[in-house]
Amino acid sequence: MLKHKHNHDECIESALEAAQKICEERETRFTPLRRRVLELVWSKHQPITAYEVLDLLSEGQKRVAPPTVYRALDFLIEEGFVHRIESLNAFVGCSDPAHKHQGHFMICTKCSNVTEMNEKSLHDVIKKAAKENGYTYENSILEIAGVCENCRN
Amino acid sequence: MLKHKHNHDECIESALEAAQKICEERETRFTPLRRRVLELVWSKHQPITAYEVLDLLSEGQKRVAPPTVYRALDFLIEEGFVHRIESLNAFVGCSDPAHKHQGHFMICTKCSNVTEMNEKSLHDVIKKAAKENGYTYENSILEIAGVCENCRN
DNA sequence: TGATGGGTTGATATTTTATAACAATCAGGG
DNA sequence: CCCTGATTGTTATAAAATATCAACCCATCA
Repeated sequence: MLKHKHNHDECIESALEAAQKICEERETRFTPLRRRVLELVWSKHQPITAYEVLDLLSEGQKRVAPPTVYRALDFLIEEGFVHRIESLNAFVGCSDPAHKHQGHFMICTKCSNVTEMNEKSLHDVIKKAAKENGYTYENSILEIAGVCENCRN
Repeated sequence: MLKHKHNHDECIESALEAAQKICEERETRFTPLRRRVLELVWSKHQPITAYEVLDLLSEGQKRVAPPTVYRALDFLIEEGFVHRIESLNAFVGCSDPAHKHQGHFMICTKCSNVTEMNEKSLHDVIKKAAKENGYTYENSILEIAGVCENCRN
């Protein structure tokens, strides 16, 4: 699940390429700004806040304003390239952008690393719970806090 | 699951009494302010924001400052009398304050009503998922958005 | 060609949500 | 009564997000 010491540049690059390709298919616009914001979100393997993205984006140029970042993030979330972690007010790159989905996450309370769980069984259980409570399912957020394998050792 | 047209005053009253009793047992201080804030949280069956509580609390007296409300809410959450809904930045009274637990919620996207799910099976599945991903479980938030039975009709 | 219109980005201001820091007050034990 | 720690009051500020309108880009089409 965790890939240690992977080549992170490669990992970013492939996320950007995937996004590019998906946007071409969907005929949505993967503009330079949106591309850059996605790159910055991926620049950490931890969740990143909108204002951290803003600071990075502003380096070496006139400071950009919050809406610039939020609008780009909205687009990326809409397309499913980025997930928002509600409990942290922060954002992470999606590990499986090809299939639009709600993210379910494990968050390490020591190192802040996030693991996205794309497990159908979990998703099914949640949908079932909704149904049993009389609700028509729309979407869900699941954020589990705990200590990851790495940090326990 | 939904109780329509229940006597809401009664419902508030019993929440307050339960809290009172639990605080006595735990020897924590259920002060007038904390009691009043809990009462206000329960005054809606929908999630209420901190600043809505603040406004209600300020009625007919000198306006209170945000920390007053946030501190009271922190206490109530700590004691398990109130849950925070992350996806709404809002708060709801806990339906089962006797047992400290993490809240799992259904949120109606039409009427904003919230249903707390205290289902052990769901909780177990979530814990299991954490374990399978190599995490030591600490706590979790689950917030399912959908349309409730009432609003579908 | 250049007018038009939708989508995107820029810019300014403001709102909403939450916390830091320190002073005043209160409640209970010695 | 005085001390101590917890609680509440007060002022200021930080952090997160959005509203609004102007400028720009660019594809289309009259």
